[in-house]
Amino acid sequence: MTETWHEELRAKGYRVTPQRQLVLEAVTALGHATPEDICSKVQQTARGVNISTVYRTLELLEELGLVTHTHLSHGAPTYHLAADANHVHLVCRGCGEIVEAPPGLVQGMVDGLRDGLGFDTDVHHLTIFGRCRNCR
Amino acid sequence: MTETWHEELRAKGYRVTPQRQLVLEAVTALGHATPEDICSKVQQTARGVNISTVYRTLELLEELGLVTHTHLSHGAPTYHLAADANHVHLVCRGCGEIVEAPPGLVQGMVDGLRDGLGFDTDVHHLTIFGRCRNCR
DNA sequence: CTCGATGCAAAGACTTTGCATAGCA
DNA sequence: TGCTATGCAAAGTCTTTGCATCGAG
Repeated sequence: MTETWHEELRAKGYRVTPQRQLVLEAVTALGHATPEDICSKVQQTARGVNISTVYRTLELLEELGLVTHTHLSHGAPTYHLAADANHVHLVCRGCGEIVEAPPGLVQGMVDGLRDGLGFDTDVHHLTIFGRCRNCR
Repeated sequence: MTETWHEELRAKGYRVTPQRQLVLEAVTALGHATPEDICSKVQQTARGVNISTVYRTLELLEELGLVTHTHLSHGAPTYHLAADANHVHLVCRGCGEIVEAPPGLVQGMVDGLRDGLGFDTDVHHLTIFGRCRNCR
């Protein structure tokens, strides 16, 4: 397959490195993953890849619009592919489970915020805390 | 005025201390404030109050249901009175401003999540990122 | 070859914890 | 007086940064 992001990297003066490819692959494979998760995954293939490289790479990939992050808990953020971002995260305070809800469920709210306040919601970054069916 | 939370503290075996009163006053006065903000404010009245006391006190006040916190940005959380929590936070990625929206604007979404997925939303902790009218 | 990327270690931001002492009840 | 709360310092977690070296182009 044609790796169009390779072109984009080079066009901006950045370089295509094994580490960058591995980080993107890890994000793709893991779904919602913390930098640490991603680092572990990458190290299964290439030992010695440093956590600081993972941080730097995630920042870069986010700048390119390939990945986004969300804060699903108190601690570390989780990263996922921007292409997979068409959903809203529901985090259960009871069991900690993360459910992905279709964006249609929040469309009414998004419309209301736009029409009422002129506020343009970033749905990709929306995380909703509460209690799931089983933990109510 | 009658400080009903003093009774509640004592009933649970906790004590009423100047630090605890000052922290609650600071949260009341400041609105959306980080632990550090709160500590600074408290220290204007009582020098020597330690940041760790502020953390411990905020945890306690949260347990009592007097304050809540939200993550409005990458870094530190912000605390505010639970009594004032009847709103949703809109954070603008452009100018960083925090707007409070009436909860009515999200009621449709909350209902949809409950009816559709059995998910009970914690509206107090809901933070919505996006772009405000001026930064679109 | 050149200049951006990496690994490593150290520093930073934010928060928690251990312990002796202070002070509320 | 007894036991909780505090201050202080140290440790912990997550993230960023400085710098010498590596390696993509």
